[in-house]
This record gives sequence, C-alpha cells and structure tokens, in this order.
Amino acid sequence: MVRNARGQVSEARSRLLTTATRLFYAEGLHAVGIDRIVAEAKVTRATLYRHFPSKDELVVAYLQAVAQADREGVDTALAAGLPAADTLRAIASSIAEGIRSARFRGCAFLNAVAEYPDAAHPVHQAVLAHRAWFLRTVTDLLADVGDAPPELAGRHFVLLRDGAMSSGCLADPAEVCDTFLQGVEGILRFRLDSVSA
Amino acid sequence: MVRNARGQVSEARSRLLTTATRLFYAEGLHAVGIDRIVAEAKVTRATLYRHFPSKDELVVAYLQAVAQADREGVDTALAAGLPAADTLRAIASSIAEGIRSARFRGCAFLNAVAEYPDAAHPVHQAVLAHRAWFLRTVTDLLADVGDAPPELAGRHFVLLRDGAMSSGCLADPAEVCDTFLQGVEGILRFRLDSVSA
DNA sequence: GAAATGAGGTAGAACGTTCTGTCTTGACAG
DNA sequence: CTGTCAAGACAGAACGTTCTACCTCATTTC
Repeated sequence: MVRNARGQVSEARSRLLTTATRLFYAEGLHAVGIDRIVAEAKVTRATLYRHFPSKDELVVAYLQAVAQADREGVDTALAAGLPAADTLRAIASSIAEGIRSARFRGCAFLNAVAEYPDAAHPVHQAVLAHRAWFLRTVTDLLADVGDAPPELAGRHFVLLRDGAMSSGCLADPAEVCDTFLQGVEGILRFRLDSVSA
Repeated sequence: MVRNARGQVSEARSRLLTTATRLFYAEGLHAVGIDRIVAEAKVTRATLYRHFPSKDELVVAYLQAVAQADREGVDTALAAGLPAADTLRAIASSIAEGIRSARFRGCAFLNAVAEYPDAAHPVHQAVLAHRAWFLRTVTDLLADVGDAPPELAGRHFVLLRDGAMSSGCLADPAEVCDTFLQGVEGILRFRLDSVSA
C-alpha cells in the first residue's frame, strides 16, 4: 500500500485503484477507458496521472493488487499450520469459492495475458511473476505430501487451477468446482497412496 | 467457405479473414484495429465492409474459422476408427502439438472471452457454442471408455485442456504438454481400471 | 460482336467518437 | 507554505464506419 510523505494512504489513489480493479476485472482492460475509471472513482484525470503515470501502470497496479490478495489468502492458509495436504485443500477450496462467487469473471492474470500477449510488456511480466510464485508455493506444499518429487504434481495442480479459473464462467460453476476439487483430491490421494511405507 | 454467386471464393475476403485470424490470434482482438488488417491484407476498407458488416462480425468469423479447423481435426481423428480411448489420445496429442507449435498463443476462444466478457455478445456466444461442441464430443467418446457415466470425466478432460491451452505460453510448453497428456492418461486409465469385468 | 449488367475491387477521403496523456488555475487542509 | 485535489480544456492520435467515383472482369442480353 503506497503511503504519502506523512504515512497516510491517499484516499483518491485508493479509490482509483479499487474502481479500476472492479472495472478491469468485470469488463476487460482495453474495454475500459480512462474516462470511465475517472468518472466512477470520482477523481480527475490530473489525480489519476499523478498517481499512475500511464494506463499501463494502472493495469499493472491492478494485477499487483489482485496478486497481493491472492498471496494473503495463501498466507492465511499456511498460517493455519495444517498438514500440507489440508493446506492444499484449503487453497483449492478458496479457489472454488471464488469461482462460485457472483462477480467471478475468470482469472485476472489469464485474462490480462489474453489482452497483452507480448511477453516483454510489463503487464505480461506482472502475470508471469505472480504465476511463478503460485507454482512454487503449491510445489513446495506438495513436497510435503508423499515422498515423490513434487514438480509434476505442482504443474498438474496449476493446470487444474488454470482450467477451472478459465472455464468457471463458461460452464456451470458448481460443476467446474466439483471437477477441480476432485482433480486436486486425485493428485493428493495419488501421492499419499504412493508413499513408501 | 463462403462462395459467391458463381461458386468462386472471393480472393479478397479469403485474404482478409486469413490476415485477421493471424493478427487477432497473435496480438489480441482490441489491440488489432481495422487499419492494420486492411493494410496487411492489402485490401481497402470498402472491401472489408463489403464482406464483414462490422469488426465484431469479423471477429466472429475468425472464431468460426478456428472452430471449423478444430472440428475438422477432430473429425479426422474420429474417421480413423480407432477405439475411443485412442481417439481421445489422438485428440489430446493434437492439442499438445498445437501448444508446442511456434505460433501458439493460447486458446483463441478463451482469449476472446477475456476480451468480450459480456455473455450476450455474439463473440462470447460463438465461444460458448464451440465449447459445447467440444465437451459433447469428448464426453461421447469417454462414454465408450469404461462403463461409468462419462460426464465427470468429460468435464475433467476439458478442464485439463483449458488449463493446458491457457498456460501453454506462460510456462515451458513441453512441461505443460507432458502434464496435460499424463492427466488425460490418468483419466483414461482410471476409467479402464474401473471397468466391471 | 457490342453493350449492358452485376459483382467485386481500388483509392482515398471524410465522419463522429473515443482514446490517452498534458496542462492551467484555483481551492482546501494540515 | 506544501501537498493534494478539482474543474475543465486541450492536443493529437486512433478507432470503427461510411461514402464517392472509378475500374476490371465475367456473364448475359440484344
């Protein structure tokens, strides 16, 4: 959270980012223009450009805000100190909950990449960074589930996650979640059943 | 393939659609403007609007062209007359091949939905139609693999497909393909191993 | 065979709107 | 005084769509 010289969070900036986050996620990055964000956040263009030098940087800030929320969610699950398998179940459950929520519109990161396919673009880079964190986190947890190497399982988990996130608003969310959670359970069971006693 | 009154394929229209397909897929729907398509297809705007009444319709035509290619690929696999499990493996293999190809840029349909999230929009509708076909096709094949009901397996297959297609250019394609194909193999094996002898 | 017709295309301009980013002036709070 | 914000205008570019005048070619009609 950016603070000004006096340690306060700028109210206007906060409102801008919240509004942009909502609109970008609901309607798309290119589909929402600066005018719209400014009007709905009730700030001026000067204020917007004071805080975000360009639209691209606002988009990156949006993705970083979503990433931060994701990381906090996972940190909460980790802090519960459950066994790794249960932590993974909690993470998966949280993903499923998001899919079933009323405002679900897919994965902000996958959606962003669809609109910014150039790998060198800062938006695309922000997505890659967040995904690297997620894969690593999941893989580390899976290392504590069974004793096989965790890399394939980690990728498998992420594959299921990506599939569920990308299709959750293109099919019945309940079915997508069910399929996803069963897939995760299959991964966990497979690893636990393969444990060398 | 649209033909004119004399049964000939309009060269300009064909060039337009091919160019639009390439650009839209590589760079995004909103990111590529009419000017760009016209310039690269070497036709005029009047020609473009003669054949496609609006940009939206050009986008829909692009998606339908991709859908047609997908369907032909699956029809080819079906026509080989292999057992259902092998047909599914062939379909999965073909998907993996696409992911590993140089021009891979994700799933045209998932990408399109990211840019057109309004479910009532014709673009979004074209995506839903194609996906319904794919789910049905895969589910029908899975009905011939083992004797359990095929719906969950069908959704699982599609989930893996979606995950692989959406992440294939965000990670190492070879690893994504490997994970995907192993996931598919897991589905098939699970169904065959569950067969009541 | 010549003329007419229809389909499809070109060149290029114009239209109205929207886009992103910049700037000036003034007000307010601490 | 400093920092932040508002109001509003501006610039220039880009966007998607429409239009005019003319051309070529193949087919049809007389």
